[in-house]
Amino acid sequence: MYFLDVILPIPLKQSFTYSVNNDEAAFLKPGMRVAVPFGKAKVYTGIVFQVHAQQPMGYETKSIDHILDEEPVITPLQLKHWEWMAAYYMCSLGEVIKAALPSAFLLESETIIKLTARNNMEEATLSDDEFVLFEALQHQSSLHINDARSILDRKNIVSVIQKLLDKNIIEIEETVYEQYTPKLKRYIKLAPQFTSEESLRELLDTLTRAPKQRDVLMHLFMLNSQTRKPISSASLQKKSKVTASVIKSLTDKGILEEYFIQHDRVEFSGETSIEVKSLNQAQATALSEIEASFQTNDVVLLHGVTSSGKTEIYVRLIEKMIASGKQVLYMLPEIALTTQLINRLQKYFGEKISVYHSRFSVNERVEVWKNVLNNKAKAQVVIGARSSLFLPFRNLGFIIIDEEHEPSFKQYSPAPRYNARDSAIVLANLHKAKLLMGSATPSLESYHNAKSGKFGLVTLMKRFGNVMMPDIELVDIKEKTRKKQMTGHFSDRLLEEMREVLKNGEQVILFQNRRGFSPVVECTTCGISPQCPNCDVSLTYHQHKNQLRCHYCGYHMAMMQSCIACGSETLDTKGFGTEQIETELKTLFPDYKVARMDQDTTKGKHSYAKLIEALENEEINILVGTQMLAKGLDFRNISLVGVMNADNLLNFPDFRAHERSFQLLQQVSGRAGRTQKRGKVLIQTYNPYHQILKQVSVNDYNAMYKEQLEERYNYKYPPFFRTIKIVFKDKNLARVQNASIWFGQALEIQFKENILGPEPPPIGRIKNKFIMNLLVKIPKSQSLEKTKKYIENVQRSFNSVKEFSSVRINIDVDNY
DNA sequence: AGCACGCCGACT
DNA sequence: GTCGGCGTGCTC
Repeated sequence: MYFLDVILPIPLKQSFTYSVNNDEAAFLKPGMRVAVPFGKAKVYTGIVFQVHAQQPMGYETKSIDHILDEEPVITPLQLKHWEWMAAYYMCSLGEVIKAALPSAFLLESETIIKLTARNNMEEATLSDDEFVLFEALQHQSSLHINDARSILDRKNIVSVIQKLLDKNIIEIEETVYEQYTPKLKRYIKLAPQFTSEESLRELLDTLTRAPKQRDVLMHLFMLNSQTRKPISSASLQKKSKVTASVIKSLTDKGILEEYFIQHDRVEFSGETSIEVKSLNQAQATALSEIEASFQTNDVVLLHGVTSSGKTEIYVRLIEKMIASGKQVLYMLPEIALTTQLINRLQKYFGEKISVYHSRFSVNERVEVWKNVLNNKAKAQVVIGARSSLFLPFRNLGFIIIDEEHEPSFKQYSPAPRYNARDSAIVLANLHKAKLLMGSATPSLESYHNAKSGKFGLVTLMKRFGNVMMPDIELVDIKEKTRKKQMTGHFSDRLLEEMREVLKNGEQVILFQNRRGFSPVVECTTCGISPQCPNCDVSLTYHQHKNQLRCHYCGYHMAMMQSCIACGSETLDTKGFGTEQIETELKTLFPDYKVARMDQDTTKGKHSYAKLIEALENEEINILVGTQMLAKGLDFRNISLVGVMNADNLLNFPDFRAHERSFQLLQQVSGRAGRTQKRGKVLIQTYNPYHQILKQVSVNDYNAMYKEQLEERYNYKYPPFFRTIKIVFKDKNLARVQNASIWFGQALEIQFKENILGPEPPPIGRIKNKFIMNLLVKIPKSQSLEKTKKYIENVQRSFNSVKEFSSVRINIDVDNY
């Protein structure tokens, strides 16, 4: 008798032990998937953690359902890395596994309903719903539980099913489906008895009355003589210009035979260009500095200004690495926003590149996973968003983290709340691989690490082709408003520059930060603006649907005609989002094509790429957008960038707000002037004397770094202190307050003044749950491990307080 | 996290 | 009187 510890993809910190027989015990290896019964009826997919002979005490073990893999789908190194993540980010290994594995790997059983064999029931004894289900089962041999739901058109069908079970009319079955189906492509060949010339001629003669079929055969011979590759049904059909039915009748007659070959869904079909841009002097120097730095450092930070050509340097490093047969991981923030870069890399590396991100279908992800696991050539370089960190690398030699400073590398919800940049360092370490971070505006943490010698540091301060840094001008809109020089949200300066640029046939980008600046409806009579019923936020106005919406819970309602509170019709939209800017632009510049780029306009799968293409083809003169603009857009013809309002960025209540503002403004500015001509950037602000804006305008990263670092030191924030944020949620306000105070006091006993709060976040209620935050600050001298242990202990006693049992707690380590 | 079991309000 | 709401506790 053997026992098997299984990790289930649930937020419980323990593993579960099942019994297995000798054969199974010999076959099972850590990292394989098994289907196991869990709870009353369900079957879950679990990961084999270890096989042992130690009988657990206190409960009866169940035996496993079946084994799902021939070989482990997870490597031992991955398990090690994930255990580190679970420990570091204070979550369960199961949660890491849930985030890590493509969902097609983790199947839950589904309930299938069937009629019992012998049916000697009386129909009269059935209720309406029971009868409807019974009747449906007369036509179909089995029903999925969801089918039953839609047939009865109600959510809760358990009671109906229970009754039918009691009456012995139906039985239920729990089945696990393998979701991944390989994509098979149909190929055609001539049946073997016709391969001799003689039989062939005979065959053609018999087909005189079927010209289409003759045609198909002729084309098949032609294709066969041209190439030795298999001939796909689709290509044959296309070549001979017939419908599928013609080919089908030929196969039905036994003249043709079809066969299938498995294909990957994601195939690179474009062309590769052999020529790689040669590096300029500055790039070449940076490259050799990086290589030198890797001699002594495992992690190197490349600080290279916007459009200094960091990508070409990456390409060189990747080339060397794959030449030595190692795998490379290239991580990017928000992959969907970087189609341009992916296209470029595909040009260089062609079929050696796989892309991995959340917009891929489950099947596509499984394919990339398997290719990486089997160390296939086509997955030697993986480009991906943060989740690509979980892939089963065997032989990882090099990791690149591009745009290292991007907050989207940190996952907030759901757990694991991991930082992909930091977790990648650990991953590189496990593989003994090198890691390169790149950014034009490094995060303070990384830059500090580099400056203090923990990372290597290489700087690249020249833009490619010696393009000058853009000329940045601050426009005081407070003064402009006073002098009545504003038209809507546009200052006369901005309009002036825009006219000039557009007249020259060049393009303009306008940046409007969305955060906290969406248009709100307000009654000018009573000052009341409609609130979300579930969250503590004002509803935002969406012009195109004439709707009011909540960004947090999705609540929406039709725009009202008159004020709900006082009934007057003096409703006005306040604040401004990209949509409003777009509207203003259409009146200000009726002759130019205006487009908008934000979450609304880039929802569709290809909408982002379409916008980029339109911009590239200069079908768009003015593009208005949110943060998205700051990332990876690379165009020759944009000579003016306007920032509509810099203040809402700066005033964001977060200790990283200033750093973020600098980064965003710098990145947005970088979109201007990528040709010989110097680009122009106008930043509109109420506060042109703000330090950050001054630093942006003279492009002084170091001044920003120094000043911010000092503030971080004074106020005890990273990189000098680590932080752990504990979030409490409950639908009862008093309860969540009491709970967070209780927790805070328990922590204060140990950590004294390094506990901040509890305090409600800027938005105190979301989806009808009240929220409180507690922040634990951890000095460098304090053991992180012990701190976490202490927090876990407090949490354990907290959980045993009955009053707080409904309060949900999230722990966010190194919160962003 | 699911999901079942168990106790109280709005309907046939 | 039931149906069905969601609060509480368990899962090898």
